[in-house]
Amino acid sequence: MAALLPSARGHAGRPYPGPVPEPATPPGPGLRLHDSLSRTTAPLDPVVPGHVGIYVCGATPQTSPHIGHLRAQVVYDVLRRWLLHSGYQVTLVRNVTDVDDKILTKAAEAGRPWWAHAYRYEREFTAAYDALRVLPPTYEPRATGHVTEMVELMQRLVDAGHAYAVPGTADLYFDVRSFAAYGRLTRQGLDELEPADDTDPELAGRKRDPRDFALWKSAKDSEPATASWPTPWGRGRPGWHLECSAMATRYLGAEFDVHGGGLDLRFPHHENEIAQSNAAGDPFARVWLHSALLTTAGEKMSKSLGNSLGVANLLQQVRPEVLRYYLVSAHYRSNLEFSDTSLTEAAAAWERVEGFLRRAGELLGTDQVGPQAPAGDPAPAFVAAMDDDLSVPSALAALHGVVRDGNAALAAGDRDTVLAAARSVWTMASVLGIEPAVDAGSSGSTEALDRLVRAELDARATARAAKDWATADAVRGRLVAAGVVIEDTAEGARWSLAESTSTGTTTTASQQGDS
RNA sequence: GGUGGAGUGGCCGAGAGGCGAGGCAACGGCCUGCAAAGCCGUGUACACGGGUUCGAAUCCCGUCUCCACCUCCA
Repeated sequence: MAALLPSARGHAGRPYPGPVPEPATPPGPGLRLHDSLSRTTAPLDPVVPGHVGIYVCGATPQTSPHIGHLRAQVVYDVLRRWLLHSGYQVTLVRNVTDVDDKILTKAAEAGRPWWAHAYRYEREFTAAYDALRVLPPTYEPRATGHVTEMVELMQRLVDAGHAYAVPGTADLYFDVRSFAAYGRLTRQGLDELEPADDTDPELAGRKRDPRDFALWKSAKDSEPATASWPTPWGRGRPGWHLECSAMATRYLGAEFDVHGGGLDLRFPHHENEIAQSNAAGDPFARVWLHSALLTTAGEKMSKSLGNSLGVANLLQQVRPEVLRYYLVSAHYRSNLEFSDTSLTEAAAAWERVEGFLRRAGELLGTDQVGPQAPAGDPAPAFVAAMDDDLSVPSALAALHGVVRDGNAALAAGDRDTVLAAARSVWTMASVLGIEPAVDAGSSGSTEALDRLVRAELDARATARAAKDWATADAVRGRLVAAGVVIEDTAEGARWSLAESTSTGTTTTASQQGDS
């Protein structure tokens, strides 16, 4: 493999920013990941023992995020959480491609500056990530802030004979014929590739080969002057692929552990990243991860579907934990087919977990079971599943097994078993990011609602004590009609608001009534 | 045309040569005044046709269908 690479030019890359602390407990050899490049599943072998550097391709903020975008980020978030749980330090870098053709076009259409357009949607992406509990990246570099690094990389490529400038312009292309390993990731022969769409007469003749891709694009008169930066070859703006190579090495070094992104980015984006970085002498990513796509009606989600599958819209229908449960419920390398039915089923499955945790918390106290409580040990099957290339579906099966045992213990009044099960479930759920949200605290309106419902429940309890079933059921009927779900427990009736999939009611207030 | 991937029970979705992941739904039972929740039980599914094997959903050959990428895309 090394023979395919041009000789290194002594570029040392950059060290990790800041000191790399010793891991508290040396992580075991556990995690095995499937590398898309070698097509093998192998134990993770970090450049810096105990520390994992991850680069994930982030958003190009042209439009609002849809769940497909979120799926990919949730996948890498689960990876990150599992690594953290396993005792690794993790540096996760996710870029924002804040200038590109479409951003310029759409901003012009919308009549606002391109950076305002990009930032507006960047904020939407951030909000969506936050809502889905995707942990903030360690660093979130924007392309426009890293032109210096890009120029450096281009210079190295030009010096090495792998890139050329078109005379009289600032157009810089990567010379694919100069890099023998081109196509290694997607196993495509250069000559088998569909001829690039080079019908643009302006481009004809400029490129040495139709497959040569742009590293840098000359500024055009039709584009805002603010969307160009100076380089030794003239003013212009970066090509998409160049940005990621430059930013990944800037923050993670010339060689780093994991590069992730959506399956649709394999070609040309990741292929080109590899070409640029390797040709420049950087070893680049050790492992390539590709998350499969979310589909609708059997087809890839596209922006033309409108925003019905926009994250903001979906969160009107279902709570974030449920959406995340759904996204995580299929293996990351499997396509996931979106439908309302699937979402409903995910809600039911998640509520099973949530229900157990809630009941356990009510029995033992939320200081014993909850975000502040000591962590439990994940089920061994859960650990094995996660270590096996993040087999979340199997891990969820293990989690549900503990939930079932916990529910049985709950019925049997076996507090020790309930405690152990609940803490284990909480820990496993946290790794997946689907643990129940902590109560946001009661607002005035929920307190008022609680008083009203309790009054009704008291009336029902009185009727039940008198075996006046008709009255008791009438009370319950009224509450149910109002969207209040009643559960009778040994300690009395408890109530919660029904999950709505149409009205946007996602309140989860639940209170123990007495009777 | 090239390169990958997929077709699993009513649904979602794992697995990957023998022992039926898990969830949802359904049915039966327990519990319960009833209901809800929970627990127990019930499923003989792996696109089709051949083949290998004591044994195949899992391996091989062929066929069909679908998807992704080769253009911006998580």
